[in-house]
Amino acid sequence: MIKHNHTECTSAMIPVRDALDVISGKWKLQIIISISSGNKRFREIERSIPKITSKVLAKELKDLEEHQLIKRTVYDESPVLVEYTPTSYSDSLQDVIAALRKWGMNHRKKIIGK
Amino acid sequence: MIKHNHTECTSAMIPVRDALDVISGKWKLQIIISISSGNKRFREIERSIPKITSKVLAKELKDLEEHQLIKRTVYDESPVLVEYTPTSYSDSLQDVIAALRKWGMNHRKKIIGK
DNA sequence: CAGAATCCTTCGCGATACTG
DNA sequence: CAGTATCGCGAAGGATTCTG
Repeated sequence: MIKHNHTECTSAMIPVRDALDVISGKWKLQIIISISSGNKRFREIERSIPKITSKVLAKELKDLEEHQLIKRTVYDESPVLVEYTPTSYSDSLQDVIAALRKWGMNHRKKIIGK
Repeated sequence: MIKHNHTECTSAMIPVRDALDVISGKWKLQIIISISSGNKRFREIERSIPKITSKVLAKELKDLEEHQLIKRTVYDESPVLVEYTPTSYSDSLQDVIAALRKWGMNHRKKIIGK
């Protein structure tokens, strides 16, 4: 049985779409990288990501928590203390991040190199 | 010398940002996948990607060509024939695509599985 | 400190129709 | 076939201020 390419490639696209639906956008991966490298507090994360605003960060953190890509813990002290930590699920993104990083470094070299 | 995490992780973020600047968005990777799996003609690519419109496809193809991620060739026949083909540079994205695909498949399993 | 509230601008993207 | 033209919405994102 013969398969047509434009049918066949759909099955390759769907999981990529699924992944992009969750992690695409300007900030999500950067936030995961920041938290994965040890930043826990809201302002700490905010300062670690150039140009992000508190509004956007708050919204993205909410999204990521819903997708179980980070964990939010409130310590009921005064003043209130909130910590964001990675989850095992966000660890599973390391391959994606590594691939993007590698490609990005190469891309930068290509752009600058000419 | 001691390094702070929120300083250190910046260097990890920049290449990821670079990569996302080029390939993020709803359609770019899907288009590359389509062309990489053999679709060459405008309408062929359009049909292979559910829900994309000709306007958006035209714009994205232009972007991708500027970044040398695809090649546009015009055969001067009548009616005019245009072909889009992958470049060696777009081939370098296969690792990224593979990582995203793998993660997306796993994510779908996780979502459906509960 | 950890956000929420408000206002505003830009942009991605869709729908529809049209051209050489 | 390979696009372009026009219109427009809704969401993303920015700037600033405010609160417990």
